[in-house]
Amino acid sequence: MRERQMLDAAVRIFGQRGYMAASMDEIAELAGVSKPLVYLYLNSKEELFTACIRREAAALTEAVRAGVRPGLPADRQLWDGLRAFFAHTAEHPDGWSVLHLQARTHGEPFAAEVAAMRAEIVAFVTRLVAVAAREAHRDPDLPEHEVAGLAEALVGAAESLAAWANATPGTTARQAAATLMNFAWAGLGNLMRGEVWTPPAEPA
Amino acid sequence: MRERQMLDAAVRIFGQRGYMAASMDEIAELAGVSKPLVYLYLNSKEELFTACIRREAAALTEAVRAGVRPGLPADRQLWDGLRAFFAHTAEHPDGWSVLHLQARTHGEPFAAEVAAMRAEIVAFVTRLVAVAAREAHRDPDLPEHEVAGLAEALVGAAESLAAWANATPGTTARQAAATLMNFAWAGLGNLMRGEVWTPPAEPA
Amino acid sequence: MRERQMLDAAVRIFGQRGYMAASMDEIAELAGVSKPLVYLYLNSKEELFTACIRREAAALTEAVRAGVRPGLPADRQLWDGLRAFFAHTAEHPDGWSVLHLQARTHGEPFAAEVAAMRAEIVAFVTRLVAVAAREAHRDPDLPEHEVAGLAEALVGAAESLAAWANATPGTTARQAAATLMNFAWAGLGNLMRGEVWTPPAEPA
Amino acid sequence: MRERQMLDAAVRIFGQRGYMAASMDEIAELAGVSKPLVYLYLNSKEELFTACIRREAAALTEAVRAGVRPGLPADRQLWDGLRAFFAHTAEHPDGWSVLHLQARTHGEPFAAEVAAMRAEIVAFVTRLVAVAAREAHRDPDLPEHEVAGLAEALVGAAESLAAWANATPGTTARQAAATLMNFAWAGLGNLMRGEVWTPPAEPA
DNA sequence: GATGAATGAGATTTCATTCAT
DNA sequence: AATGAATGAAATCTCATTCAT
Repeated sequence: MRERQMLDAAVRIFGQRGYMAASMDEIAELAGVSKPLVYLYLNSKEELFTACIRREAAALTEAVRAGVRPGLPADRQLWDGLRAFFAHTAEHPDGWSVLHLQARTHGEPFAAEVAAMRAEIVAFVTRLVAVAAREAHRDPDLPEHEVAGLAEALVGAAESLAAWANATPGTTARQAAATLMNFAWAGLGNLMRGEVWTPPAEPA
Repeated sequence: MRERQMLDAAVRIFGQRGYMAASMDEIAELAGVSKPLVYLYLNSKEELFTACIRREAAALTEAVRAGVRPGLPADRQLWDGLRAFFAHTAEHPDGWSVLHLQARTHGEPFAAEVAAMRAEIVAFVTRLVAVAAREAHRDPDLPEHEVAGLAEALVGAAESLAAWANATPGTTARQAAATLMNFAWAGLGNLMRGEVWTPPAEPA
Repeated sequence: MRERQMLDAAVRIFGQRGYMAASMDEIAELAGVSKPLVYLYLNSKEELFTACIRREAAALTEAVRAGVRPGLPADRQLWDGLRAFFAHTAEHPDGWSVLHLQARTHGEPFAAEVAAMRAEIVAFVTRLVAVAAREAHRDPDLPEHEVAGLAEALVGAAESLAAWANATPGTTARQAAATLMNFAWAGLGNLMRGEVWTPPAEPA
Repeated sequence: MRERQMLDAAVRIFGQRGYMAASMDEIAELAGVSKPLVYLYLNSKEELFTACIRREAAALTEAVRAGVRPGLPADRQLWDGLRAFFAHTAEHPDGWSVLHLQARTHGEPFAAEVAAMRAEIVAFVTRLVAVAAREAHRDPDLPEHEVAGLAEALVGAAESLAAWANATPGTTARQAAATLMNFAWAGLGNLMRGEVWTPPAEPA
């Protein structure tokens, strides 16, 4: 319906121009409706932006969830999730821009929306790591702070690769996922076996 | 000199408000000069922002370069580089915000500046990977595209960790670097030894 | 009927918000009908406001007329009229606001409507003064211009007292009327007896 | 200087159109300056209107004060004050419209400004009544509430006559003042002598 | 007879940018 | 070398008003 068109247009404009540089005029024009109509459905620029963030966040988490089957082994779940993630971000670059770039550069109301989505994904990854540790018959005595950092790094690497894959023609979601799996899973495996990299002693 | 003060003020305002929300009035006031003077030295808001990006990019790459001693082993070089990177971003949060958040959310002119800096860092990491392969007495037959993806993932993970470390009080640059080394170096090591993670066969 | 509800709502909104700040949306909502219906019955905001003015003006003059019995002495007629006036304005503050405040603050079309009502009241007062003169067995040789001014002053004082009584809790219509009668009638009586206040000579 | 021109234009537009119907565009154009300049000097439409009210209120009270010499008898002081009042309002019809009509039809911020000015004038009139009572060798046992109503009625009559005199060509300030003096002073005199008008008994 | 849906026009306000000095 | 004073252009948002049904 009409609201759908407006959100589509808004995601496109917000994703390409950024929140502040986007003008309601341009969004209304791209949606093929008049400006007052945009204000009738979504009440202000802020609420319109928030609606975009919510819709795109829901679409992304739904896509990842739909790509993963809970019964499979942890590495397979991670692989499936990553492929779904890269496929979705490749198919919705403007939505991804809204979530990854635009929403984070403006104050609390918006950043909080994205933070919620991110927290969900980080929690998912963290669960997978725990499962992997159990599967490797190793009691997971990695310190919690370390696990949080690892999950953060893994998610950050994925986010970064998504942008890179989008910008590098000829890169498929499958390739991006394979690259990250090789990079991450092996490293995690080493950690599980206790093969840690030891930093050199600090000079006095 | 005068220009220095203006750029300092601009980086602070741009880093905190974002490009569009920053006003030239505010920048001039914070710099303690009049607005026409800002226009005399730096000709427009766009050029001022570009100058900020260039200066902060140069400062960051210089900080990383200064932290690394070329003669040492590859893992030690990566460790030192990461520590320098995390230390610099922690000490210059506004500059890092300009580079990592603000510059990328607006069209080509600015994103390209950051991309150039990023390419430099990715090239540095790529060289280190090559050196590591040589040190491991293994001819590096990893496909070039794979290497690029790995470097991208590593840099992305570092960027993500930098923001995370900045936002998480009590996290030192040393800890962030150690987390990432454990995560990344071990994975790379596995790759060097040919232990790759194999994706499942695609269904027809 | 439907039109009655709309006018009730309009008088309330116009009286409280003023002509320009009142929105047709709000009026339609308060009337419990849809906006196009308002436009069907009353054709535009201007006509709606004019209709409000006419209705409230008619109601006010009718209230005053109904309060006065023509056969009685002039002072009694004035007293009765004033009580009716103060009672009506106290019971219909929004209508009085429309007439006294809102209608006069916008250009000719509206001010003229109120002027007509005012002229009627001034004429009534003028007739009473003439009757009083006759009753006092004095041929009324007060110049016509003077009489007009006196009536104007009396009506203005009444209007002002109405607003004051509305804003001062505990002031009844009876008290307001008594205050004004004391103030005005005595002065008029003096005038009738030829006891005029003589202005000092103008310097050359 | 520039601010003066802007206020002149604003008083003219506000006085003729009313607060809401006046547009900043029109004011700026009449002042011969650009709209942003108006916002530079006076910060918003509200502040501009408030500045107009303050200026016109100060000018009016100053004109009245300058017209009255404190040493003279009370009736002479009232006569002089009224003449100054009618002369000033006749010479500044837009300013008078701003004070008497426009400022009162919009919420507290503006009405309060005018109320302060009015209170000053009412206090002045009240003092004169007290002096007159002393001069008439009568201890002023008029109840306080009665005095307040009388002052209110007198001021209201004056305000109303000002509008009437403005709208009736050929009416001088001197004539308006004489009319009001005859009307008011004689009535007050009667009151002083204890000749009150007695309202008829209320029916049960 | 009645309305949900829609819009053209215009409101206040801000900002990057430039003269005249 | 430096600035106080000024503006064109555009932003968000509101409102009286009208079709299509």
